[in-house]
Amino acid sequence: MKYTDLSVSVNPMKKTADINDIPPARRLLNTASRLFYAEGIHAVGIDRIIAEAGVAKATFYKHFPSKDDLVVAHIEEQDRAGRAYVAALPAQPPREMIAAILGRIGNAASDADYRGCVFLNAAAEYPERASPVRQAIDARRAWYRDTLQKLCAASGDPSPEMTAGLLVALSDGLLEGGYLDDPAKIPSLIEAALAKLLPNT
Amino acid sequence: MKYTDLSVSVNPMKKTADINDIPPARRLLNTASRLFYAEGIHAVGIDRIIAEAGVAKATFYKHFPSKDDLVVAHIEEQDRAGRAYVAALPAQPPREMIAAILGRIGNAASDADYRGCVFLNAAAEYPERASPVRQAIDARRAWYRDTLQKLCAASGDPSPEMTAGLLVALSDGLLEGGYLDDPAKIPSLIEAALAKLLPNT
DNA sequence: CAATTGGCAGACAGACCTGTCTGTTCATGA
DNA sequence: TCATGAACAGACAGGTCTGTCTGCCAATTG
Repeated sequence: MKYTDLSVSVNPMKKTADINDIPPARRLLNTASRLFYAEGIHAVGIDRIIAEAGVAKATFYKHFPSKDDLVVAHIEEQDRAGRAYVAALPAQPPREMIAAILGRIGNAASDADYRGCVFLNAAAEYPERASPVRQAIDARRAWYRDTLQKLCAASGDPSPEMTAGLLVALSDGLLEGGYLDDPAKIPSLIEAALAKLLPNT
Repeated sequence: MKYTDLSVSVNPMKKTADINDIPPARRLLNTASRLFYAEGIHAVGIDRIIAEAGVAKATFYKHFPSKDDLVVAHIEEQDRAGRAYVAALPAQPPREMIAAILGRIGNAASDADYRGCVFLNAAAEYPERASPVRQAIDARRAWYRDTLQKLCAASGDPSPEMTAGLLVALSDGLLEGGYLDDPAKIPSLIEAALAKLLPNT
């Protein structure tokens, strides 16, 4: 699973105004992330990705040994974005921290192109628990659960593991509800859920 | 969307002991449901389904005009199973009714072949909101939400719509958690969630 | 008995899939 | 100036996809 390092995003302020100055591996990953999320992973072929990214096929297979490697890179990219969001939150009490983290769900669901949770959608297409894709998803979920559990513990919750489990389930459910039902209702549902699940302030 | 009527399941007590006595349309749907759920919809081709069902290709296309019709039949079949489960529940107070309905999640997740929510998994593969598949999923979700909301109202909940929304999100999230995380934790999470979300007994 | 019906078997078309390979162009650096 | 490496364009192989079609067989029905 070795491919071109993509952990550093392209800084648009660099004098790479020309789209073609963005390196091919980055262009491929950006295009793939967009298409995979919008249409599903199995539904999008390599030919489509390289065409929209403007990259030759041989170049693609040089940077990503297989399509699955690209999928894993896509999952890890989205995972990085989520962790960066949390890392960038201003310091605040645990309960407000949790509310801010959950609040991201409402923001995401309000997007016109919102199509549910990247990780749940991908997991639906990868039944093999041992597959690299599923392992990347597991790593994401473990981090998310752990982050919430630590915050619960810090807030004085007597059963942080249970509460974190409920918050994870709520997050998953609201992410899917924002896709399949009415996204506009998500924020008030989050508010109501936090009021009932977290120890009173 | 007209195909052979499948609303009546085959009664195994009928003297159709020979597997081949089960009508082809039913054999196809049973096989497709199993494969679609286990491996994903786009990942399973018609050739595979007809081979495992022991049905000729022409016969398949006689009963189901296209693969999507089969997918819709699969979704509707699972929807029927869920509604039948609720309809068969013994009469009991609203709160116990809700607990029994949510309890089905724990039962399902404990199955060794459990692979998450049929409807959420399918929705992940069908981005078009107007597609027949998504419409069948919408109908299912509307019924589920409505069922819970009526029970909440009957239990004297002052805001049944909000509570039902939370219960739907919880259901979705626990169904996914039972797939991706630890299924054994689902029952206690359900219990804890009901204690916190429903008005005290 | 004869005709109809329903299902089986499998070839076929045309598109798309992943992944490999050949050969060309172009920029950079020795 | 020339060599190297990266990316481009695109053919190709081998397989799978959906959906159509032809032909055969067996059971049922008039």
